Amino acid sequence: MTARRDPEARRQQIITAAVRAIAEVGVGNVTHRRIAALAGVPLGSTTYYFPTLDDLVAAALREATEYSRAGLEVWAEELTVSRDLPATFVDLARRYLDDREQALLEYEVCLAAVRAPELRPAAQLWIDGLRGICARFAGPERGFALAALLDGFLLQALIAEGPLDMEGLRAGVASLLSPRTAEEST
Amino acid sequence: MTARRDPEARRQQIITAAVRAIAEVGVGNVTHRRIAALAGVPLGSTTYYFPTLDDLVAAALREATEYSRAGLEVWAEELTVSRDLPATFVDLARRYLDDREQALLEYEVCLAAVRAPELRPAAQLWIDGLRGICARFAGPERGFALAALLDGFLLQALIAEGPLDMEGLRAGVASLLSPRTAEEST
Amino acid sequence: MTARRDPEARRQQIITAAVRAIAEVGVGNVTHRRIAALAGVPLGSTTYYFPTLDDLVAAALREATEYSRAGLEVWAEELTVSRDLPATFVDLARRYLDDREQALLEYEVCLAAVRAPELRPAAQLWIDGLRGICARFAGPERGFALAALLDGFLLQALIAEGPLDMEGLRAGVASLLSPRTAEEST
Amino acid sequence: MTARRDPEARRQQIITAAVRAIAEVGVGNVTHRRIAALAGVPLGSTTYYFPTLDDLVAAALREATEYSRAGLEVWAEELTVSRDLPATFVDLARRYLDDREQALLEYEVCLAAVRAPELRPAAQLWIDGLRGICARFAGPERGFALAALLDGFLLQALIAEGPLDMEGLRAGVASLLSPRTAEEST
DNA sequence: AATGAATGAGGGTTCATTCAT
DNA sequence: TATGAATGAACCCTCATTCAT
Repeated sequence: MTARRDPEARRQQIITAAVRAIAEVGVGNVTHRRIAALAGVPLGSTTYYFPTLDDLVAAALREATEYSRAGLEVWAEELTVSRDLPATFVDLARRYLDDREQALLEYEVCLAAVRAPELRPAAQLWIDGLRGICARFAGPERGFALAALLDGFLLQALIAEGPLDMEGLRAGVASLLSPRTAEEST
Repeated sequence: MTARRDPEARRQQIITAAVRAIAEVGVGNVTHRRIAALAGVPLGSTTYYFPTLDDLVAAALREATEYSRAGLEVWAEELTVSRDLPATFVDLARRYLDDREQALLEYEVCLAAVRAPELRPAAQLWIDGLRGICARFAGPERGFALAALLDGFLLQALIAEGPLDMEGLRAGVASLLSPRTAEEST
Repeated sequence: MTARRDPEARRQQIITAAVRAIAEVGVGNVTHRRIAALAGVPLGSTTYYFPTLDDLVAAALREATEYSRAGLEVWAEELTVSRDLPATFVDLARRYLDDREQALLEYEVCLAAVRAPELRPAAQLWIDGLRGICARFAGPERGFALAALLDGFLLQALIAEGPLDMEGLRAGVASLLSPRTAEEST
Repeated sequence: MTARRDPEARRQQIITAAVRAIAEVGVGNVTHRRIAALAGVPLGSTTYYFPTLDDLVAAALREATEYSRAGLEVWAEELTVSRDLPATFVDLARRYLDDREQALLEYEVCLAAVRAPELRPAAQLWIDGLRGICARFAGPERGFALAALLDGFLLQALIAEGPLDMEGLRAGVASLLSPRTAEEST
């Protein structure tokens, strides 16, 4: 049948399915079969385009992370025109969590990166992007902490059962955005 | 051979091995066989004491998380007598990372909890403990953010390749510990 | 704890549980654990009283078959006072099927006996009993066939989905009970 | 090694082996390994072609039953040209028992069908076929009983140790084939 | 170039049986 | 005597991967 006459498209199709599969069941539970079924391609395709399942997973994680990073451009835009930075940060975080699947993937990447060094650049992509933006609005020194604060909040939010403490987040962000007081520089 | 006749000890032995196994290869890659080998017990033991691998993993994660939480008591003590809170926080974080295996486990728990609701209480244990301590030193409002900041930092540290920006962390912590400025309350 | 001080009773208790277990899941699916649980005795008891699972199963099947055979005494009584033998046979068959579990066991025994010669005497118990009764009412020559007819009917009834052809059964029984016609002896 | 490239043949090969395996050790004792070994195919093949062992067993039982049913066509032919129906019936029964393995399978199917409703149609195939033939020669009313008689005889013959009472069978068959007497219709 | 049949290693789990207690 | 802890063989099944087609 040799379905599509477009190798690149099929390759992408498989990656996309892999991303969804990972989001659904986690890195440790994806299989060739699941991905192939999700993508609607023959089983053989998956190994034809990717030598190894690990390779395919890695490609998927890179894809996911790139998508996340791309989302940061919206953050940059909105923050640039914002007149209430803390509120905007909080709002962006909230909306980020709306796509739970995507947010989850971000942490899958991080965890996978711990044991798979070749994934570290991908994992770093999001963090670096976030830091870059934070640094732009909180200054080079505070940017690092602001990024960590947001990252920690997002992770905690993913496993939290009840409502989130958005006010606590806002307060923290505000604090890191405000001009430093005398003591701190000591 | 029917070895040792001490069920409770053997149970604990298996859990301990499971914790180590998870730290080594991750939640998604532990197997009965690996755990049994690590514990030095026959394969059958693992299923004799735990109906299911999932049960065993859950027990192990709970164990790991409890251990982490217990470690927070040291934090409380040191912070109580500290004369430079930010520096002490930074120092505690650094030492926390020294036991990379343990730190890693903490995030395994979090990620696993996302898909396994029965693990959420365990995952929450660490976060709640950390928040409690932070609240004690940063006040109820800032405590939430301080905990998120630390958590985010630790996660990022785990996958970072180069040296850590301890100064950035210190600055952030200091900022959240310092009395708030006028603007922030807006 | 050494529960009962009555080994014989406990032995019987286990056999009874085994009979029920076999009726529930079939000879091929009984386990020590299931029987022990059903009997409410410790796992060890089952192997303490019976060297082997096969031995226990055999004992249970013998028990079941003995029970069936005992039931035939009722047949004898009712048939003796019956004024409509075919109708009584049909009625007895119908009532026999009421205890589906027991009827099923009878065929478990037969099938098991095919491969386990030591069970043949047990399996034969029912058939011989049935034949004896049939011979009493249909004569020595026709008794054999009457027993086969009833046995075949009961087996078919066990797996039939819809209503049973009781009238067909009655006609057959009547035919075998009636004095033979001239032709038949040819 | 990836042997033969003929899926349909291999599928059939596995079913055939399963039939033999069941005949040898019974439904409750067949395993993937045994079937694979008997078929001379790798273990993985069995699960590749049949999602579940139960599925494979069901397929095998259907096959066996279909084979039995096909054998009934010989019965029909021989009976049609017979000048001594009872003797022919007896002869057919005797020859049926010659293939003990096949006869046994028939009862395996019946017993399995009791607990596995999806097997009932298969089990019914043989019974319905037998009834159809019997009805053709004994009339619609007596056919049911004749089929039951034969079925019961065959089952009893399978577990009988000594010689079979062929004369008893003949007498019974003859009786059911003969025109009914006055009494019977009462 | 593309596919699905084929394979075997390995995983989770069950369980008869043994045996220290 | 009686028990439940302990064991390891064997089970069913999944799957990455290979490869004939």
